[in-house]
Amino acid sequence: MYRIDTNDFDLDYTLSCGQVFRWEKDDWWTGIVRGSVIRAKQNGNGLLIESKLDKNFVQDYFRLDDDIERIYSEINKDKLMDSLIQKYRGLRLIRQDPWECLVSYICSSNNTIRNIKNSIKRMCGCFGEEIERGYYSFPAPEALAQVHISDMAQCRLGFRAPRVLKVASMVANREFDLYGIKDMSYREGRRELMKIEGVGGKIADCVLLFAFGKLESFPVDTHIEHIMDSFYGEHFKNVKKSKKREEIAEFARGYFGGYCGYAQEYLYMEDFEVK
DNA sequence: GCCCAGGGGTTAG
DNA sequence: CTAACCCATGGG
Repeated sequence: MYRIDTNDFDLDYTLSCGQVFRWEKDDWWTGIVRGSVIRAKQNGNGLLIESKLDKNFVQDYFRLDDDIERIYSEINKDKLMDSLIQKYRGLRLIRQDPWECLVSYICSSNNTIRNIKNSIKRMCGCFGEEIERGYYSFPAPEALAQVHISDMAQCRLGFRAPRVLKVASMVANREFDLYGIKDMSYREGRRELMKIEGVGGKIADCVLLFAFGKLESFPVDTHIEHIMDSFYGEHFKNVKKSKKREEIAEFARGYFGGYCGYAQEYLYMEDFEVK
């Protein structure tokens, strides 16, 4: 076990805001990251970690090197964001593994967080490797590429199952260079990700933000559309329904600036908690 | 039985 | 071009 000194970090907000799907809270938080079990607990400014993952990796995973005060001052454009920064201070984005993030968000379409978590857990139990008693790694592309569609039924993914198998084959066969996206701009990466079946603008934005650290990404789902409508609705009142989410994202990028991805997560948390 | 969920693909107008 | 509908599953 080791300890990381933090400031402006809140483990509970960071892990419960809906960006990650494989962490569970008991007395400690327990997650599976990079094929390792990791346990985490916050103690004031101390972040206690029990894991084979080293300190540098964990700091990077929780983005503890982000200059969060500067990010706050950049996105703090009005009373609403000011209050959300106070309320959820310490909520950090997480640097997720691209493959796990991509598959997880393909599973998220028209789904609830609870169902997404359950499906991913089943998928890991069926096709991942047991790394500790009862804990399974996220299945690699090569593993999922060999799975037959009929064996996916037990994961209860519904219409998303064939999309997961298809992208697994594409990544395993190097037909799609997922890891090359980290060297692309936000726009290029978005165009590339949207070539994948089951990945539209919103899911591409989630992968770009949560896995590739493109902080100018602003994913607009039903919750973000709702809260943006209620606070900034006059800016896109007359926009066509089919273009609305894109327009909201463009507005947010201009309004909150290059760190709008952080703003998005605070807005999401608010709509998520109010619900 | 209805509507909705961290949407996206397809079709009909 | 746009809106409407469909997708499979679980819960309110």
